[in-house]
Amino acid sequence: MGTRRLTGLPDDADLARADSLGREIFSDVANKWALLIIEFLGERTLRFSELRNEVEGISHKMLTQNLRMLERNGLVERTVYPTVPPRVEYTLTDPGRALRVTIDGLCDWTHQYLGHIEDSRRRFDG
Amino acid sequence: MGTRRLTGLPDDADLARADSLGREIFSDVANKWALLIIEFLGERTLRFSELRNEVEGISHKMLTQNLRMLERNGLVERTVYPTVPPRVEYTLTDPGRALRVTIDGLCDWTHQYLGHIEDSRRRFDG
DNA sequence: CTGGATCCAGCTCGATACTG
DNA sequence: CAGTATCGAGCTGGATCCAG
Repeated sequence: MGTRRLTGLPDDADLARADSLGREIFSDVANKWALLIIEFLGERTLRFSELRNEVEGISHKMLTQNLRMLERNGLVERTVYPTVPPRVEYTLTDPGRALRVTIDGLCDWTHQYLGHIEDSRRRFDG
Repeated sequence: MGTRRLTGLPDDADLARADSLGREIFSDVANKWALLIIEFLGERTLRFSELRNEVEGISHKMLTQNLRMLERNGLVERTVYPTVPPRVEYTLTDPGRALRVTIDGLCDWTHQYLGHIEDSRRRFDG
């Protein structure tokens, strides 16, 4: 393994690693709260408490937990103002904003097919 | 409520309903397995057992469960061939294919920012 | 205000066994 | 082969309390 490194092309080990990492990232990101946080953050900068209000239904714990995860993955930037009481602001990074574009697509899709889906459900349930 | 129905514009009740339904759909769709199933289904038609093999790591139960949900929402069409042993094929509907486009975007994003994210994680963890 | 830690009820999910 | 049902371990997530 690693013998093809010289060619500049990824070898099998690299591909395997990228695959498992990709799967991991996919799992991180493909969850309701993470997507909603990124969507609501949008182009704005929001404080913890503001996000808490915007993302309806999210608990204190889920918000911190997801914000840490997003920060760790470099999708969200966290800036702390050492005042009292503390003020912490969250904003999307470039990768975060790029991801938001696809989430926008998901939201548009939901809106566009709302009727179809509602009909389909009625048919299926009845 | 409903008094604005005559104008053809949605009234508050409609908006509230659309909102909660949208949230519900979002919750259905924004989960790892559903997204992976749709992505793997792509333009192809696959049998249950084929999907089981393609979507690595998914359990029998999760696959059936998600397929039912996707069928109920009209994203996946299920056709049963009354042979023995039974043959069941799954294929994306138009809404499903439309959704797949945005999921493709998500996959592209993951691939594109893999390096950024890996770096960010190292920085965060260390 | 932000956020870490703990507790535990409830749900998720995998394993297994069973039907047509 | 495809699908349902059941059971139980384990994780999730909400509530609560405490700290900086």
